[in-house]
Amino acid sequence: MSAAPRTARGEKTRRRLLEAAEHVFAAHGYHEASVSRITERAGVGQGTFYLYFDTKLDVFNELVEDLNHRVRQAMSEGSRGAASRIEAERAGFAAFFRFTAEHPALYRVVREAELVSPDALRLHYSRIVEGYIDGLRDAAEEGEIGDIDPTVAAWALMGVGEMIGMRWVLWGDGDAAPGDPADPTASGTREVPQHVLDEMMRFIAGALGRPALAHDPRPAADDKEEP
Amino acid sequence: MSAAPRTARGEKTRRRLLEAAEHVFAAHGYHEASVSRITERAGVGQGTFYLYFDTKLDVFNELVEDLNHRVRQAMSEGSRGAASRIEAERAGFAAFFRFTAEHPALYRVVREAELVSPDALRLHYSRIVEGYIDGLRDAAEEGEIGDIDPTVAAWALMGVGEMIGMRWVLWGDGDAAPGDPADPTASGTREVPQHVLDEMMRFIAGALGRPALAHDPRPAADDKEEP
Amino acid sequence: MSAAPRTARGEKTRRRLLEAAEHVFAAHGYHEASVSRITERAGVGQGTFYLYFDTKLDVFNELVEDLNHRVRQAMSEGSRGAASRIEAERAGFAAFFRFTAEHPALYRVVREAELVSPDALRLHYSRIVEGYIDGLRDAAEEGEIGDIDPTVAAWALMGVGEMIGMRWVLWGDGDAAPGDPADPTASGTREVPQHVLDEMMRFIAGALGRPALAHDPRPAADDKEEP
Amino acid sequence: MSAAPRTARGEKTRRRLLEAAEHVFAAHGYHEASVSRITERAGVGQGTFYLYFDTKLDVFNELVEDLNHRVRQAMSEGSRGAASRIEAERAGFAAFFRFTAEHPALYRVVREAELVSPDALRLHYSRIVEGYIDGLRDAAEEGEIGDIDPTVAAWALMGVGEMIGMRWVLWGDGDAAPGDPADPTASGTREVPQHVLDEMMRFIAGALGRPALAHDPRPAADDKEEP
DNA sequence: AATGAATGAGTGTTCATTCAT
DNA sequence: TATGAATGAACACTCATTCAT
Repeated sequence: MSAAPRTARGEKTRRRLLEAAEHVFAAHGYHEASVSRITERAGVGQGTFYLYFDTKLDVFNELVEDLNHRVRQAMSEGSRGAASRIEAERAGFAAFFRFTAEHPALYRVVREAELVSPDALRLHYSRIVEGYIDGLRDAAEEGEIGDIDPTVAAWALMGVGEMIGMRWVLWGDGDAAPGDPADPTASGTREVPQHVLDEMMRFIAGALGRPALAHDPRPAADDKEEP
Repeated sequence: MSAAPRTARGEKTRRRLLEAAEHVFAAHGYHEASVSRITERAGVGQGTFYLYFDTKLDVFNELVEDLNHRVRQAMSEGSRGAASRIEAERAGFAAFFRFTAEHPALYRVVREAELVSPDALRLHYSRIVEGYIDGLRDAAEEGEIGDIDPTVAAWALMGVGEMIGMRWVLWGDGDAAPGDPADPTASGTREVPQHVLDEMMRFIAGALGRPALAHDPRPAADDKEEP
Repeated sequence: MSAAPRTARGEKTRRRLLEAAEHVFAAHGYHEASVSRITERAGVGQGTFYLYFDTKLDVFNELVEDLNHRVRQAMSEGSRGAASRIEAERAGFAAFFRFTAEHPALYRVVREAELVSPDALRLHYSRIVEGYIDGLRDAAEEGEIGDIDPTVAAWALMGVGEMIGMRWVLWGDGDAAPGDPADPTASGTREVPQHVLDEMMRFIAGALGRPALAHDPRPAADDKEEP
Repeated sequence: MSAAPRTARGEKTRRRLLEAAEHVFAAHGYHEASVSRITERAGVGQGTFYLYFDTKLDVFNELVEDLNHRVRQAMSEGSRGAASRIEAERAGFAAFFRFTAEHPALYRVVREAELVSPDALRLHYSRIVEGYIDGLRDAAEEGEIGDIDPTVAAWALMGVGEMIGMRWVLWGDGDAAPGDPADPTASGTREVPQHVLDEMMRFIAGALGRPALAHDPRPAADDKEEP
């Protein structure tokens, strides 16, 4: 029943609704976000919503899709022109954290997607992972990184990014006591502290790198960790 | 208004409610889980629920808490007696995946917690991380792993575990097309494939270990470990 | 989700809802009858409705069923002990008209059923017809009426009753100009004028046979209406 | 606010809307038929509807009116030139059933009219009845039928036609189990079986008088009218 | 301790109608 | 003449919670 807007005015209204939806979903999550809150924030009547979206789930899915495009673009732009895979990784993560800080919706919306629209969630992660996999494979072929399975590595990397992002971007520095209201609409202020980023990159570099050196259970004599 | 059970019969009822809640939350998520579904499954009247819990959120929080205890116990039991930190890590992750497979509630409940009860979520992750941190610090002191910041590493590790768990335990092997119903109540059948576990451990070992050795792609002259 | 009442109190509430529903459906028709109007009239909260009925359609169907039982009972009681089939017919119709006058819901609800719940409608008519058919077959075997096909005759008879009832019971005597509000909740006042009933019975008697006695336009000299 | 079309183009649009409305009302009934569905089917914009009709009820009324003209025309054409009143009756009914089969809208729309626009309904039936009454009166004067009250007889006849039509035209032959989807848009295929029509005519002939001629299975000796 | 009845605010969604273009 | 955008009141239905028994 909904349709694509046919006029410039309609186009604008639709965009307003989408923006309002991002904000409201980010602030309240899917379930607490009511269509009426969205339309109110967009400054349109309730019925107008259904001119452009079939259901509430519809906007949600479109939003996930949209955010997915935007993070991926932010990440690939951030890492474009990096000298090495590791540097690309660092730049990509930095871009991801920046994006997260500016769009906390990413976290909230995506995490809730698991229960609301599982397909959307899988698609979201899978797309990001795919980009990773290609990059890792190339890097492996050029001997830049070890011979780790790129699929497993890609998912692991995403886990690292997500968790670090949650811990330091969303929660802020550890000082904020649990129980802190932490207005979820506030955005753009938190940053991953430099040293966390550094440590994370060392973690990742170690994980991806030249594993013969790192892992060989029977290394040179001075290297006694494993039997 | 709710009170701790004063009789053995009450204790039993309470336990039944908690079990029912775990099942219902796991299957439907917080919002779709209605108190009436919980009481129905527990085989008690609807009013009985409020004899033992103040609100729906209450059970949820208790459930998160409970699951937290149980995973942590499973993990520490799993890794007890491991010969090295890395082996402990592997055993811990294996235990975590096993637990996840048997209690998909963990994932669903915890992920939804972010929006429903943020404090519960923070507490959950923080507790797990704390255990990691101690272990990592010890291992670092004994030279068993590199000198990476244990806090950052711990969060990163948790991210890895969570994502790999989601990808291979919850989703099953990649064959299941998105859109697949994937009955969320089904449990206990999925396992992380051996080779994924292996690769993940190589990833982690590299990340934690001797990073000076592991990272430099073009080792300086004084850096001779490479064959 | 709805359930049968388990206590006397619940039973009473359910009955109140059903009565309110009959009234509201009769007055406004299915679509204009809102659940809230029903609950309001029943003097209960909106949610209470759903304790006893799954959907609005549900009460509607139950109402049709209920009315069906009641008309049929009224009709068979009315015609019990009639001396002949024709007399039984007359008594049955009279009972039907009386019932209709007292329960205008019958008409409105049943007629609307066609679009709202076609099965309910068919069942309603079919049940009444079945009763007719048996009676007609018996009467035919005893030579009381002609050899007309009882099924066709039964449907035709129902049509006659329905239309006469609509014209003279629901609309009142022809004086009421169209456009007259004719409060549909008013009930119990209209009656089919005696002479209309008489004419209708002559119509039916003729239709059913032995018509030589009943209708012959050139009857015996002493025999001016019926024997 | 609406106006009669002033141009040929407007005339055409109006007609298109009316046709669309008939189809949509027939298929869905008044309440489920939305203006947007009508305009969509007519291939015009939603606003265009209000150029030609003031309200949704407006088209509905016009449609009832229109159908009324058409059935009556069909019936009088069908019965034109019939040799006797009874034959005229038969031809008229046959035409009515044919029309109904081809325009199921008649039934649905008219029956729903009772609640939606009672005046329209009364007018519809009254007009048909009027035609009957005149015919019956003439026939009575010429001794062709009995001396039954033509008004009562006319309403009764209409009831017969409507019910038989509903039972055999709309529902099809009795085989179709209730619950059968019975696509309401399907049209033009059902016919009243020959023997039902025959029996119905015997019913009517008996009802209207001279039934001795028409019905008596063992005709008296003096009773020779039958061909 | 246990329960089923009751509630009412809240939700997503529909649709006849208006209006600027 | 024609349109698509916009509206907001209205609806069926859900559910956490309270309470009398």
